[in-house]
Amino acid sequence: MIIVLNMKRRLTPQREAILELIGSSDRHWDAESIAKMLARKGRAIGLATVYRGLAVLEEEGLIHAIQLTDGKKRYERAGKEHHDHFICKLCGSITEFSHPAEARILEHLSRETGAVVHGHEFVVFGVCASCREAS
Amino acid sequence: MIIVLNMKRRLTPQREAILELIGSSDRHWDAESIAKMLARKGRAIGLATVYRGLAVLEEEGLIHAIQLTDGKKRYERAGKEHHDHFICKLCGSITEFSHPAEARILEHLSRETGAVVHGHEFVVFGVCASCREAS
DNA sequence: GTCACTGCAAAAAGTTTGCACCCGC
DNA sequence: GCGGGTGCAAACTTTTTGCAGTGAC
Repeated sequence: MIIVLNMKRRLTPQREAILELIGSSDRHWDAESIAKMLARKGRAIGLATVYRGLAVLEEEGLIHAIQLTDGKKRYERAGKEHHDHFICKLCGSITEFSHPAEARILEHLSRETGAVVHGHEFVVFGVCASCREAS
Repeated sequence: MIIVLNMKRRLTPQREAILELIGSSDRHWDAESIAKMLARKGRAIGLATVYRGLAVLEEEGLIHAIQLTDGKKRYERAGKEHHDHFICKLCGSITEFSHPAEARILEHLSRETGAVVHGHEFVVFGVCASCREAS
């Protein structure tokens, strides 16, 4: 069940379906997977609408975008505490992690350079434990 | 002047031109900028050849690829000590930085999860000092 | 009735691939 | 002369845009 207040833009049925999908899982969704999954659930939405919906939902802070090392943008539910991503090169799985030292790095950067930091993305790649065992 | 030994693939004049361009600057080049710059220098190379050349040079470890938050891949000269990137949202400038705590984060991740870390990318975005002053 | 939203199809932007030709070894 | 390299054009992938139609308020 989703309750959203104070949106500048409308929460249409399509956008609600997208939000529901992303918000109720811990997956990292790309636009096409969303369109396909909704279609499979009998709730097909035009791909362009998915892209536009994702942009709106992100603007509203209801979902969070990440850019991994492949071309495509992924979206995850907002409201998690900040975290980074580890991607397994073999199975493609995405694991989240975080470390307190990260905040200190950003503070240090800001203090040294005078820049204002708005956001960051820390993507680590390698081979996950289960793929390592399997090989 | 470039001296390269022990390449598995050939260092053709085209590849040498690309390597020379990237290797002699501290810029972060995308494929099209390379093609345009070489053309401007009277050394035009087909865009597909640039892409293929970049892939070969990266395989050989002669250049280093980074994926920022926009779609395109950038390349920088190899052999620098490891560093991360700060991108100014306003002027698009890319600044390099590094912090010793980063290594500790990766060690910690590896120890906790059992994953093998091959690489990582830490991209920070915000507004750089000079854009901040200018506005 | 207006204005935002949708869906389709077309266009962009970045990258890859197919193919004929060419060149170095 | 073989295998790798080049250049062009065509294909592909992800994302954006134009536009006519639709529906909410």
